[in-house]
Amino acid sequence: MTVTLADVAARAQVSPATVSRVLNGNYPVAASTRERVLKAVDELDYVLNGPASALAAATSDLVGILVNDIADPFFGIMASAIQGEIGGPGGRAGGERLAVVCNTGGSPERELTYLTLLQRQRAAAVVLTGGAIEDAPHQAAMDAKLRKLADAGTRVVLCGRPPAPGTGAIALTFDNRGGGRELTEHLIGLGHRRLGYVAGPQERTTTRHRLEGHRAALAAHGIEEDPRWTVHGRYDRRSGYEAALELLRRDPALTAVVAANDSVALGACAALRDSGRKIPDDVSVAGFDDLPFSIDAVPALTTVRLPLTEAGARAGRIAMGREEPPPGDIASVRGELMVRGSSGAPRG
Amino acid sequence: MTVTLADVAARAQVSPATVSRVLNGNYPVAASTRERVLKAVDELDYVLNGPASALAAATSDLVGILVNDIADPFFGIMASAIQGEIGGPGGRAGGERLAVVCNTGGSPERELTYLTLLQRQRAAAVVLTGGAIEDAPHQAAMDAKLRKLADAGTRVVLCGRPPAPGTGAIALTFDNRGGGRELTEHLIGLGHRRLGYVAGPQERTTTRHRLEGHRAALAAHGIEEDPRWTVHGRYDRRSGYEAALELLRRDPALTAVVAANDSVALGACAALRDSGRKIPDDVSVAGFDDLPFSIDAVPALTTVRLPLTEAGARAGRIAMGREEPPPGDIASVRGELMVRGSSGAPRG
DNA sequence: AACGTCACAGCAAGCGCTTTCTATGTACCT
DNA sequence: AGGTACATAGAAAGCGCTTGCTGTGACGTT
Repeated sequence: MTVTLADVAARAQVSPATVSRVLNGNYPVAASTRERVLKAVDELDYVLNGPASALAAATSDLVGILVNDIADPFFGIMASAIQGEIGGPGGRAGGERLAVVCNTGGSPERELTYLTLLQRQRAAAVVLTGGAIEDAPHQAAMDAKLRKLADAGTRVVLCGRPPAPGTGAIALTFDNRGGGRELTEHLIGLGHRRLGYVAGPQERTTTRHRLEGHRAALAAHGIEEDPRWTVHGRYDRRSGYEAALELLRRDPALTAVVAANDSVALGACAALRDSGRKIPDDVSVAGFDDLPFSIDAVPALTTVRLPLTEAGARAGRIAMGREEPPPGDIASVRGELMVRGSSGAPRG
Repeated sequence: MTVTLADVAARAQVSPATVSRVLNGNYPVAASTRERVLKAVDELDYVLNGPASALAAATSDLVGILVNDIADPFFGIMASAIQGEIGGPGGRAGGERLAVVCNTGGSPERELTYLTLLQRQRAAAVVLTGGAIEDAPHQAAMDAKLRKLADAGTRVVLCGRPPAPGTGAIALTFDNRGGGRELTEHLIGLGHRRLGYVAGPQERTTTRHRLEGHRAALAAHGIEEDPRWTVHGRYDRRSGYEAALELLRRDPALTAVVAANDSVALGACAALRDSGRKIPDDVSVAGFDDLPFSIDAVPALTTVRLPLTEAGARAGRIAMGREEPPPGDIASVRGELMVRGSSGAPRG
């Protein structure tokens, strides 16, 4: 039924071993033989059996990319950059690797199960992107899994995710704390003293770090924070809309709203507009990430640009062993404050 | 080194066959035996060898999702919906399948190579999303590949992609033509007579269909189209910005700009603003897709909503064999016109 | 009491490939 | 010429799992 290596071998009048060597190309094969084999492959329309090959060679060409939410461009952009370096088919990398992105949806179980699935497939490398979940048991389970993967020879890279010490994983971490602080300091510098914060989901490291940066800025400037000024929600527009409304309800005198990310910020903008406030005249708004659409908001969003593409590409290269891991296997990637129209001095 | 089935068998004092059957669970195994095996699996921390299993069983649990650009939310949203139904780990589906998304970047070669890679892995199903490339040789190659996949037992589903007759693929197609026509008719109804069109890449079916719809509307209303009114570009914001500028240069009297999709429309909006035009007072703008950010544009974007999530979910279910394919294996999915602030009557 | 029937469990033969080791020319030295 | 070295090709032993077929007791039947 299906064409096998042996069929090709028969047709080319060589042994299966030779065909295998031609296909893998790391063993001397005479040019004439190679050609004959290639011709047979072509004529028979032969397709290598991946599982069989992976089994025999004890390695596979699968590279997994775990993302929290594939519908979010934040992850889409990173995944795209990573995949671009993995080579995938057509990439500049020589070996053809199947870079696959797995969508965990932010669920701890799925995260773990995907890792197991990749472990099963004997993946060549795994890249985990975005914030981690802060739950001790889950984190322990993840670390154990990562360690096992690393031990089994799978290269593990964390991109935009906090380091996982002792697991053998290489981390490219975003400086969310620093970015958050810089952003809020910008607002404070403009004169704001009553700042609302629309945070992401409680249990995410990203959420906590950005919030900590924000609070550090407040503290550094002697601003006492009112607990009512923080609302947690999801990392999406809808959540930002609702949270901003809630913030306004709690303290109508806020002059600035800092959001956990750009999508949330856009939702907040909509809420402010719908409640009759002008941006930035009445209320300033700031986001985080600087996704492509942020510049198109009206007014354009003040935010912190994260080099998603660069970081992703680097993570991809490291995963492929084409770039040296950073010293200590940990690197911190900084964001850049982008001051735009959505932030201004408070009225008065 | 690594734990194998045999190790588990030894530990549980049963034969490897029994362990396999416990793990696959479709063969009677006494409860006590099963428990013993499961215990051994747990104690040994055994992980099934995917390739070996796939080889022996001649099937795998891999499901491929091909997208043109993973950084584009259009694809991210669909991929997310598809993956949600595939089950992936934790999905409601019983069997755990590894749903992986492959980013072709719109390149014909990568598209084909990914398909080969998936064929190699003996994928259980493949879902191709978004517009196809209109190049006869490539299309022939794709069709041949799809047919081969289908013949090998891989279920092939097209989501938001034109049918591929004779390949055995099941198609859920977006009615781009109808949507494009409806959109332009709306603009014409408002009184516009000079409409620019920022099209996508020439060779995409999506591009052509939307443009055809647009032209059909013009023709139906006796508007003769000026060839200068159409500019082709990529499906991104930047391209929309440049194309809109070009359109204005060619005909400063345009009263409306229709874009190939929402990102392009946003870019066009920026260009219009930057050139001192008010939307919709001076120029109306319309997009396509209704991605989440479109409602946040100021003014909110008039566009055609495509049910990406619903279509993706359906495609996913069909791929998993959990939903009947549509009659004739082809279904057309309609878009819905969303009239919002970016379109209005031309200045009279 | 003898004999089908079942419910389980094990045997063993692969699945299609990779790779080590070995065999065979051929070329090159001295 | 004899011998060593090198370049190639083949034989064969698995890689770790699945599954058809074959036992083997326990049970129910007549």
